[in-house]
Amino acid sequence: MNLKELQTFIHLSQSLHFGHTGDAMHLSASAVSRSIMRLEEQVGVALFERDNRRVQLTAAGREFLRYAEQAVVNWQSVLQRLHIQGEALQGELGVFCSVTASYSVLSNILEVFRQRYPAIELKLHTGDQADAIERIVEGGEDLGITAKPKQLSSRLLYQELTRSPLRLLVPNIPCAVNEQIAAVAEVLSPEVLASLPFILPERGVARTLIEQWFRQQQIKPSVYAQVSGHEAIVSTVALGLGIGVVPELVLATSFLRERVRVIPVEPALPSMEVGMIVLQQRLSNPLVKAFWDCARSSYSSVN
Amino acid sequence: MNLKELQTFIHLSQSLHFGHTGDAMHLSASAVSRSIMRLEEQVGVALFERDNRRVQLTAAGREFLRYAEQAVVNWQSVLQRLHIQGEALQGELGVFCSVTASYSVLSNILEVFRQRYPAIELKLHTGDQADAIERIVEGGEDLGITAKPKQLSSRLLYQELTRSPLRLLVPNIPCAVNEQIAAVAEVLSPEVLASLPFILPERGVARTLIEQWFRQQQIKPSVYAQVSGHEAIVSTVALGLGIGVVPELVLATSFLRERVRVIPVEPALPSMEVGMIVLQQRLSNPLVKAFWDCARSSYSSVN
DNA sequence: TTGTTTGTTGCGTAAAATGATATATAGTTG
DNA sequence: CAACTATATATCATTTTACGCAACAAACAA
Repeated sequence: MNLKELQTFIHLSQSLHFGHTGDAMHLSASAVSRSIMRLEEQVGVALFERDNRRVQLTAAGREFLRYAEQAVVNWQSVLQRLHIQGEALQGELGVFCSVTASYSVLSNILEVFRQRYPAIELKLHTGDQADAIERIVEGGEDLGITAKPKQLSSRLLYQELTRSPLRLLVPNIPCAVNEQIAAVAEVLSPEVLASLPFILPERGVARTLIEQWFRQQQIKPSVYAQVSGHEAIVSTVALGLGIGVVPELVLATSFLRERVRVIPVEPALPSMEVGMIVLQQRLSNPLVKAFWDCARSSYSSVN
Repeated sequence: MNLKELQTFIHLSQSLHFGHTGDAMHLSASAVSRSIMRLEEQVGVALFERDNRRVQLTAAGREFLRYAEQAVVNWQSVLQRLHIQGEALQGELGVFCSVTASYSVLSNILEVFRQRYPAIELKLHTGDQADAIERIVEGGEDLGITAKPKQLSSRLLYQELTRSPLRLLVPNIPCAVNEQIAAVAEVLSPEVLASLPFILPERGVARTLIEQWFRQQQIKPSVYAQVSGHEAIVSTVALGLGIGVVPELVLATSFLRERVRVIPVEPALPSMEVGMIVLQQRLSNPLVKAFWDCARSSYSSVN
């Protein structure tokens, strides 16, 4: 029995949906399935009744849920007590976060961090990805959450948190662009792409990745517009002005996600790696270390 | 965080000795060390102060100990509740156990089993290993705990629980045998062995293993006596009548272990695999299944 | 029927845990 | 003070476990 399994179980008992729980726990659906099966074998009784259509707690599952919730609370509370005993961490922490990452990644981290270190005041600054490194090395920021840069100074430490595949967006309304697309097959080939008006990020890692991909397909896109910020790309595409590329996690939280469509391309677009960056020496600061560990644990196994 | 780590921590906090805790948890000392280091990293504070000589709980460790003990109790109690909900298992269970295995293996299992299923009455029969299979297939026994047989009917299921290396014993008193040994090097070669009077088990798996080993070394031992039961071998050796071979776990619990010495041999003697045997169809009986699972969990990770 | 959703299974791979052995160091003994 | 013992930890190779992907199966929907 371990904590992650319990948390997975708790989430599933609320969502009653293996896929959703998998997303929330950064696991695949099959991993969730096996995690629950492990638990059931360990306790020796079925916790869920499930067929391919319905997921439901058994009586034993409800009993076990009470236990699991208590167990998680107990663990968190002992962590808090141990940390308080050492020293109630307090102070100020400057975190730079690209707008892109702030929605999903940062909120995930903060949920745990705020609870564990309520006395640490977070000074959050959002801005363009492309500025992140500079702000950390020269500006006063302690940590950065942003896409993985191509090259990394040896004084900087990078820790991947998650990946988000780039997605090709087209407008969801009748417009010139859509007519062009409708005329061809479902999966767009590089040749077709080259003929469509592209909306690209002005600069930053996403821009670099896209250009790389274009070069590999040996196409020269016709750039209709270069905009700053991923959200702006979504809105420009939604207006029907062209097609664009953004990381999936931007799309997932965008208000306009119903106004655009994702089109598969062959070969697939690369993924953006999102993680934390810190000046190595800064990790000696306990506040910085606390955030670092906390963020890492939110995205890998252990709590 | 997982249960086995907590149990290891709890044991270490009492024993204050990595090696002993390792033995108790069926782990190596280094595994215990790393288990504790993992825990410490997860909670973020040192739980033990230790150098190569002293192991001591820190203040945080004492706090964590309270948590850990409660967590284990909670887990066991939820298991009990879940099982009770299903049905309070009760009835009679016939277990055949070789004398050899009864000391360490069976007592390990029973410690957990008696607590979890207090209403199951255990009819325990001990006897010679060599009889185990027959007693299970034809006699009324439900389960057997004994050395792994060379061949296994397909209707039988075997589950290994632990291994115990065979040890070469010599008397610990001045006697003819000892004089012969003292004359040669510390590690006995096959040639020297062939000249010494051997005390062997009459039959059973240990006998087979020893004979196999002799054949591989191409020596023909001079058999001084064939006795029934491993404990009898220890006592015969202790009397100075010859040298013998028994599994280590027999030695560990023998009253005469101070009266004999273990001598290393080259190449090393094989290990006896000790496990459970059951008729496959009998596992449908919930009592039998309960014992089976319980025993398996006592010897592998999860509780 | 055909298509979609969704839990499970098989399989190859990646990560984690383990044991054996080596190493370092503190205490003990002669 | 040197030799020796005891013991926690580091290193390395191996084994075990967990995971994601893709294929599958079953249940519903159109």
